[in-house]
Amino acid sequence: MALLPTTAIAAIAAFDGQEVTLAGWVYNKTEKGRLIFIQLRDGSALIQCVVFKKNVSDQIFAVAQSLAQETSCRITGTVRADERAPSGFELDVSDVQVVGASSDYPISPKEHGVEFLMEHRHLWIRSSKQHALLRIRAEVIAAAQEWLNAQGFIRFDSPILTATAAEGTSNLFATEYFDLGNAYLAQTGQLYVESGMMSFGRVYCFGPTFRAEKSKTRRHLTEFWMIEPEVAFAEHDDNLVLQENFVSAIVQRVLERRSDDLTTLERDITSLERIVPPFPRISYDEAIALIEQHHHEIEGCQPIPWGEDFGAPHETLIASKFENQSLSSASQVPLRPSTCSPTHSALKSPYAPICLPPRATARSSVARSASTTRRCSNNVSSNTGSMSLITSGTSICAATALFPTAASAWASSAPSPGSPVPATSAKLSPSRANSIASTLN
RNA sequence: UCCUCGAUAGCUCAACGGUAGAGCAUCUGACUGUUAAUCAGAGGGUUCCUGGUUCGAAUCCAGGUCGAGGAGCCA
Repeated sequence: MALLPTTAIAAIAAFDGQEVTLAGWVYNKTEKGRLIFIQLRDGSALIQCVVFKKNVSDQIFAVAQSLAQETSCRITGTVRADERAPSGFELDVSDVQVVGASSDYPISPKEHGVEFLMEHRHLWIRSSKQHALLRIRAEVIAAAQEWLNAQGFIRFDSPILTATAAEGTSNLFATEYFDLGNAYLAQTGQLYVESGMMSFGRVYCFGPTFRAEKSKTRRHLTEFWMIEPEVAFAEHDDNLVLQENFVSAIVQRVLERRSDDLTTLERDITSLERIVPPFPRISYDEAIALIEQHHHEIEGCQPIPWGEDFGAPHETLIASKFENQSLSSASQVPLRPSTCSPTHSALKSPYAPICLPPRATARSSVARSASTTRRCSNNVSSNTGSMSLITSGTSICAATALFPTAASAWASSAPSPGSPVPATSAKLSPSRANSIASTLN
């Protein structure tokens, strides 16, 4: 027995020859004299509903004629396989009932600019490409969690409101916390997860994260969702193996289960199919040498002295040298002092960006021992491996970098129906996401 | 914060010193196989704002507002 009273269009093939009642929204309508074609959308799929004037009463035909784009309605008819129907099946309509009328729907089937669409984001997500993006995003999230669960990790949620900045380097959103002073929207769950790791061995947190920085790059966002695994007794190389398998598992699962959506997005999947472990790895020294030799190939890419950090063009360059392989991982990079123990030289803490060709990069991996034990007031002398995978609707990092137009689904916050959300200067716009998508294709 | 680009009909754009235009959308009519239908007709404008140059400004100049792309910051 069905859990829900309506028949999902996606399951329509099982009802061939039967009469069903579908509930959904009018995606498009074409009239042709005594014949009306209605594309009905219920969120699961589209189906073509055909209204023949001779098969219905004048009143029902008039109702069908009156349907506007995005009118919500119930349509009853007989399911029929037909090669002329876009999905292979169509509904021979016997009854149409309007549930909620629609008028002046702003998004026509024709082209629109990004700015306009962003102002109607709550309606934009009804369109096919946005559907594909959000389905892929959901698949990435599910794949990430299920893979970690299967490896023995336990999800360990961390607070959203925190007392202080975790790493002291980012601006945070402050809010009054009762009469106890300021609290801040979470920057990271890292400190809590490190404690959890000492308790469970393998843990991860996954939740919204906030940075009050008006950044305007493809890797910096006001808010995003981040998954942060921590594992005890893992060395740097163990961590890299974990990351490579993690990212690959997510990519391969999306390829397997969401190929239709990737097709909708016109995504070239050949670069995704190559993402399988093990990834090529180069050392920091090799990366510096590579940049020294090839920096002129990318505009704005200058050689950097040993010990300095990579910029965006450097990572782009490094990744481009491994284009025929899945990923490259520059390991043993002596950087990121802010995340390393003050008792350690910053130049001894390994750090490994995963460079996804040709442009994206996933941040990851600061192994630290002294800092962790000190913070946790615990004498376990373990190395820990950590990595961050950002699965934001707006992020293009890590897995979503592989499906970059997923970034355009949400800009920064969920809109309330009927009230367009003001754009913020720090969001990742769909056009930017799409431009990233085009460069990745 | 810095650099670059942009703002004209509901939407996407053209006109680049001389009458404000097209396609789509909307409305009216025709059509039994459309699927971004097609055909015929109609309505639709504070050319972002303020000031300047000019006989004349959507167009050129200055300032401002808003938006987009890039850099840095980082995850």
